[in-house]
Amino acid sequence: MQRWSKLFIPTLREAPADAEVASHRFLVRSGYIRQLGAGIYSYLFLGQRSLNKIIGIVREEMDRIGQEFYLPALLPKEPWEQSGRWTGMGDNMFRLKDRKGADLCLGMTHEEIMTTIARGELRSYKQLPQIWYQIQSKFRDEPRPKSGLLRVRQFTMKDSYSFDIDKAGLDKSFDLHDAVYRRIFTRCGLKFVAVEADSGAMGGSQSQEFMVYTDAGEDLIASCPVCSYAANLEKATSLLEPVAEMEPTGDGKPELVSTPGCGAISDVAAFFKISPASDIKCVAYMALKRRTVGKPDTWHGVAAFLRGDHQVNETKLLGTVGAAELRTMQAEELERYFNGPAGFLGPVGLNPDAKPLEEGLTVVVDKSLDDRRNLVAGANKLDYHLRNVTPGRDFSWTLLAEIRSVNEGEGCPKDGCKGKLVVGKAVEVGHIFKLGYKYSESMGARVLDPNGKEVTPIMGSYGIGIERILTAAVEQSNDKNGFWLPASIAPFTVVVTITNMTDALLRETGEKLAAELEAAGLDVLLDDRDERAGVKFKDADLVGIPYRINVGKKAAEGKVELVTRATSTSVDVALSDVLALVKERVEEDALLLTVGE
RNA sequence: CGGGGCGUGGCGCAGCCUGGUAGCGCAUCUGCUUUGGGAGCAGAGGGUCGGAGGUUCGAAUCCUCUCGCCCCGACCA
Repeated sequence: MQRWSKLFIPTLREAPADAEVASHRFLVRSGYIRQLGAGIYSYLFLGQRSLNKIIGIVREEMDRIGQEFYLPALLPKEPWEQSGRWTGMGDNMFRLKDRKGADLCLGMTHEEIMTTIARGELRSYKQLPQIWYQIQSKFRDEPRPKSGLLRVRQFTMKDSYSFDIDKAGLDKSFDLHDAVYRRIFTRCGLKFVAVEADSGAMGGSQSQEFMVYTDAGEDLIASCPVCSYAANLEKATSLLEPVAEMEPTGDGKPELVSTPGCGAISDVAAFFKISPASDIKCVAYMALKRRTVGKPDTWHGVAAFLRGDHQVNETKLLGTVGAAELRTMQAEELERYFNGPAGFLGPVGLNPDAKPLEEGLTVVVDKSLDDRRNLVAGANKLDYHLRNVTPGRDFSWTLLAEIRSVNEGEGCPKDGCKGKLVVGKAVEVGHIFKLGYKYSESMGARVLDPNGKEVTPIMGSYGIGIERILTAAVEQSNDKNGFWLPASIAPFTVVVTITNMTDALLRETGEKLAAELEAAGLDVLLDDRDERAGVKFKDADLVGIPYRINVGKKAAEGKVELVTRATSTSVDVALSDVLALVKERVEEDALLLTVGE
């Protein structure tokens, strides 16, 4: 049993002024964490205790399907050069040199290291499948650490890697992780949703994120309230309402119209008395093409055309053209590629490259424009637009693809579903995806198949942000007085509050009760501080412990008070019954957090 | 990297514009009282005003440089 009077639990009445999100404020106020630098935090007693419980759950569940390793965080350059990520990771990687001048980095993820081990040791299909995992610190030089523990430069990640002989094996490893992740987040009391995600620069195919809805989150999720569809906005798609077709004017061919000062979509729509959906918007980018070893990276012009009322989704555009980075074009680049100024750019008269990111201009047209006719577009000439512009007839493109972001209220893309999508903010707590052959191929991992033929194992990669589980739990369960955690991840299950330490009866009753609870297997914190009752109540409400037993005035009648933090409700209980009641409550809670075998 | 803001005792802040004894609340320590929702009274300790340089008789305050932190954007397996 732990005694509050002997512990270091530095609670604060006020939060640091720069703490914005609830989890940051409360984790600091409750003495869970202290900041050391931008995106660098120390975990104090309560914080570490809670994180240890989370890690315990993760480990227990992961042991069902995988084997735990412990890998170095200090990594030599070579494996990263072999995979192409020494340059590919860019500035997000912490790099350093040793005394001999050799390049090292701090691990931000461990695909290369696991693959190095696999390459050196795995020889036969008989050794597959393998699932290897680790729970360790990761380092990322984030451009902007923020929101307390939500985006930091050092954090704890459970990451696992699967090696399979074929795609069917990978599917199985993926599904095993999916199931185990659902168990983990459920046991941690998170209200999560699994969404389709972009696989990003990691390469690979199927990709799924586990998200917890909260306004503190940095991701946007589109989901359907009717069916099960949910996707990260980087990936989400939707059904659009048909737009009324416009009648051609004159001979129906593109016609130059003077539109002085109409540089914005809203101006153009007003000028032509049309919906912005019938205006073609152009966003011009320079895209970075990453070359393989030895060759310099190169920038290429990309013109993105879409409906005037839509927004470019840069993640989709990156994936579509196969670029590593995007930036918007400068005025002189607009002149070079379009021979026209911003605000009046259009697709007619351009000469699109046959393949993306070649010498000329890559033209990408959003699918929503494909079947439209008689639209309005910029004329690549100051103060002029064209009308009667029909895609395919009047201009061509390098690629036709979905490059727009979906908006709330658009139709659910699932067949036959009539739902309207809603968009909400969420924080990512886990991510599983199928890597494919990217690392095993580039790093030369090979095994012999049953026919004695050399084959490349196929890989998957699966991550969980340990601190983010805590953060998300705090975000989803807090009020003005503090937060509460489920017993499974709370630093203590119950705090026994002796309301007046000067009263010998209360002291003895509290001590005895705490010892009993402890003996029954509960995680007990005894608040034996020589403080006024009010102080103890305020602290108890703050620090995330789900149950509190007040030992106070009614102790003389053999009664104590059981307070449930989540509901702020209390009941008087006979001293002899309180142990059974607390156990019952905790078991009921735990039942809600179980998943079928 | 672009834009904005802030660095004054452990936390939250005032003072800076208009240069002249470094202040307030909370916290801490001691004593007495108090004891069911962050107590009262009395006393005490604690600050190179982020750092460096400059202007000045004199700088927390004005100027220059620099470091750090936060927010918005960009970015983000």
